[in-house]
Amino acid sequence: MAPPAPADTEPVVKADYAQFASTAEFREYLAKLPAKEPLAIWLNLETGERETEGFGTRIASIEVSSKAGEGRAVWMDEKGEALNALAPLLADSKRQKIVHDPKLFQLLTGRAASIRHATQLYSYLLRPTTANHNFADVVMRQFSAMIGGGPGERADYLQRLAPSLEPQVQEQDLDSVYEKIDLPLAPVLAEIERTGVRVDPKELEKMSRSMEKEVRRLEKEIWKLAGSEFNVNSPTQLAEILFDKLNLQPNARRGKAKARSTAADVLEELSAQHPLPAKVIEYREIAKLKSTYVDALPKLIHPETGRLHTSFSQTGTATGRLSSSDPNLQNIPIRTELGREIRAAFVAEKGKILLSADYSQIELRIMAHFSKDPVLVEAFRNGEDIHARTAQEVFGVGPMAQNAEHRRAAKAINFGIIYGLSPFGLAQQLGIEQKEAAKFINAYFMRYRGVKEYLDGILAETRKTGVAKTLFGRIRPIPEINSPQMQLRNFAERTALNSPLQGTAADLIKLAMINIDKRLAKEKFEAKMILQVHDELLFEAPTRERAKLEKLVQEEMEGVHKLAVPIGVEIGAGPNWRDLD
DNA sequence: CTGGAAAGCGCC
DNA sequence: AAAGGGCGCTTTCCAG
Repeated sequence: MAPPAPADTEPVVKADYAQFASTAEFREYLAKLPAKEPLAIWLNLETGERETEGFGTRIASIEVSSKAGEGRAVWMDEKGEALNALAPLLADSKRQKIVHDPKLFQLLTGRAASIRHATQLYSYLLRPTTANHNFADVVMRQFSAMIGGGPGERADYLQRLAPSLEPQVQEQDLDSVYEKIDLPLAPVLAEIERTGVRVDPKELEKMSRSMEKEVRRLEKEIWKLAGSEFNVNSPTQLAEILFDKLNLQPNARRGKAKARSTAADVLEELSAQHPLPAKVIEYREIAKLKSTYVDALPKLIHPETGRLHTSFSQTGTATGRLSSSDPNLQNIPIRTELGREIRAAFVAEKGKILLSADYSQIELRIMAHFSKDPVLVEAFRNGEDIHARTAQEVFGVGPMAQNAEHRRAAKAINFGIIYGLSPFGLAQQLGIEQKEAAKFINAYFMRYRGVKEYLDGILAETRKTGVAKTLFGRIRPIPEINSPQMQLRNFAERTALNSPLQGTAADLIKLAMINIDKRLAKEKFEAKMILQVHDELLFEAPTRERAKLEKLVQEEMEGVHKLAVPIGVEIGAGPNWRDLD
């Protein structure tokens, strides 16, 4: 449905300010708008008239340009009284709201529910592998035009963008993902960002001091072992010490460029030859956690809310996952003991608890659903330990006869299957010969024939269509799948195998978030969703709501979509969010 | 002083 | 020759 071109006569100017109790409130709202970005435009479907909502910081007015490139800002009356004289709003049924960034719109106005076209999401769904979906970049790609700073011009392009992108979205059968998943998710994300997460800065400051001492101590030890002082944080300087001064020899021959790598797995090998590498591993763990979390997070606590407010990007990944930044709260430590101490500094308000809910083995379950592999499906239907089952299938050892090594290897194989494994990768992971790894992979595919057939089918399909697809139809273009360059092609093949799994998991948890958010509101919970970490949701709830919330979350996460296998959800509350696998 | 690349590593 | 998918942040190092 293409709206008429902007009229070239003097436009009708209207403001949608019905939401505001007073002019003062409206002006306060306008003051928070990002400079020069037309926040939204309303399109009158009958007349083609356009109303624009929200421009720059000082603009207290609503304006519509006459022609593309000739926009003009109209300033509000100093007292704000002019607004009261504006025409009443049109009925919503006769208008469509167009925005670029729906999450931003929700953050500023609280009214994303009225959005029909979100051009940023259109752009992302069509080209999820493109890094930027800024307004200017999207306009550039779509119209080969460089936008200036004028608000009217920007509004014009916003108006042109929607009817240009929407048919493409329909053409690619992405309209359902847009309507059912990505658009309704935007206000949910905005609310999570706005709520924030509480951390205890005192605890982190305490840790910082003790970690500082520890880092200094290790640094001195390292210098002593090296026989000279150098910057331990510099891989170049460290490589000189290790490979030139101490003459240590890495086992595995790496690629030319990586010949002098000082990465953790290399240091691990080298620690058999000299005590220094192990000290560097220890040093790095503490230094990393200190600089990235312990010292950085307190600085980002919002002065008014006292909480950390991350920013979620809904258009930043190739697979459909979210990403988190400023700070990234999707990579809070948990693996090591020190890491868990950091995580323990994330706390609930007094009288409340943190509750986390995880999808367990979600990608393997999706694999079971897609492949209908009898063994995999049976294992999940019986609620078996999936790594133990794989160990049994691949190594032929029953659960009782298995040792930790069997399960560890099986787990690596299962992960490898999801990531598109190679004998080399598995061999490196397990520290075994490539031939041995190849045998394991062969054995796996002998037992999981359905998985093998599914993966082969995906490759064939992707070669034909050039895109990977999730259960719900989200796509990821993978043109390199037919590249003559083996390296590019191999990479593309792994991507083609992984993307439907990772992307479907992302779709499922997004749907669950939308449904949970709806119910929390409808059933008047005080509990809030405060974080998403790919396959995990975190809530903060009054202690008394715990049981009800657990039930609700479990229901919605498990029932989000019918798969060939049950969807497992693990729920827990505690100081560390949750326990490790 | 700023920006970007590279190395390294935190998470799922 | 490279060799498991997806991210963001910190540090070093170097160019402008």
